[in-house]
Amino acid sequence: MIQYTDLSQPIYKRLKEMIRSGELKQGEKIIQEKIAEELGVSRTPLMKALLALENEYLVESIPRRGMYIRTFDYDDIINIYVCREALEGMAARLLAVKKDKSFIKELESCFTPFLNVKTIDVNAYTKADETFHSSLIKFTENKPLDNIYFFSDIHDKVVRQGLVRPPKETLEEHFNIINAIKQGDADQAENLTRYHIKKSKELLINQQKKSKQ
Amino acid sequence: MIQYTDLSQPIYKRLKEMIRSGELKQGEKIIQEKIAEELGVSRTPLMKALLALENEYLVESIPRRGMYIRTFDYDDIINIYVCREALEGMAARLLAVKKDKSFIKELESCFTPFLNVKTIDVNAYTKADETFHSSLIKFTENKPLDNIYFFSDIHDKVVRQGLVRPPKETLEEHFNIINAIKQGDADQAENLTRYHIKKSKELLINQQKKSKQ
DNA sequence: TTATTGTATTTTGTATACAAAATTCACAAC
DNA sequence: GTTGTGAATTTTGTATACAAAATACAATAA
Repeated sequence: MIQYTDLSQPIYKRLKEMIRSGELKQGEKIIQEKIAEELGVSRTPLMKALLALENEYLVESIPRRGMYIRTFDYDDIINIYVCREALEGMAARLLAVKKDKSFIKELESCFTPFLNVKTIDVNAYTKADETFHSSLIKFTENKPLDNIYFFSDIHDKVVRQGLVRPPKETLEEHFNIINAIKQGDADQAENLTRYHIKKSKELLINQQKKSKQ
Repeated sequence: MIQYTDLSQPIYKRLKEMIRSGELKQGEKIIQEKIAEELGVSRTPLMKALLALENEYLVESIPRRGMYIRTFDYDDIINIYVCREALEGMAARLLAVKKDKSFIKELESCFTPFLNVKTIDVNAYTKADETFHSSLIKFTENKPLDNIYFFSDIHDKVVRQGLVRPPKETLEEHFNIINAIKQGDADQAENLTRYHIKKSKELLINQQKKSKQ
């Protein structure tokens, strides 16, 4: 019984989830036969999925030695955030200069549910935040940008494991970005977005310092 | 006789060269068995190489239908340049704030051979230009940045096919960028780099317009 | 002619077999 | 105790076989 036209796709998704959740630990060696058996598939489609993950920088392959879940260290976190800063900043700029601003409604709708609310549900807010940032990229309609952003995005998720700055702090920042885009102020949109991401980067850096002590 | 520990690597390089040179045409369907036979390998390592190319956005895979060499249209060119603008701009900024500026010599050495020369060899200059831009990224020592830049870089090469702005115009721009980095002026370094790429983008846009007429 | 259906061929996706390399581990030499 | 050697085992990389899907094409009906 055939369920999928391409098995490697669900395998890819499953593995990614396993990496993101920590079910597959950073640095862990992937023994193909073992994982293949666990997932009930052969090594061929598994290899396809692993290749995709390797190209996303989530898996490291050493020829003739094996494939390993990548480990992200302190520098990697900073480096990834620098990329996000450049890419999201550019995305905000592109949206600011767009004539058709119909996407604004959708951006705003991410955060309007949290306005005038006494205690914000952090889980829901985290989700909204993810949606907002990926929408920012999506609405540029720049395929290559979407592609390479996505690339840094998953790394962030692996490292961050849900860690976010307090909504109290970021809610206003988000609306400031949206407003700059709405008003067509490209420089302001880019700068605010960069600042926003820089702040998140700093949170991670501080967190890292704490855990090292 | 085993020559490589991983056949897919030379296959990958060969295919990439074939795409860059136009030996494999844009939009062309890749019949795995045929290419595998041509290269004297089986479909397994070929598939690995194709997967890598797919993840680099050079090959498009439609499940159960086949893999095709991607076509890049007018919008793609612009979009790719927008990404380069963001990434290289950020790279220049990072280099400007670096304490250790020992890399400057290497950046300068790309273009010093063309100073005070009557007629510049365009081929040599194109090579120097490629070296300069990839060095800019390399010296940031930001692995993820390197990775995603590389991603846009190959697309550029496929589309551009060696087309460059006249050295007369860009030589000075290059040195201006280097000087801004040397002086530690991050904003200036980023802005000049962005301007430089924006100009190259415009050349491609104009070229495209001409060829459409 | 143009559609349409059924069949043959091609091509993809997956599993599996097998050789070569890497790893493990026991045991000897120092 | 450490180091080195060499089988036994594991694991990877490649080729290949085969089923399922897609495609091409011929034969038939309208």
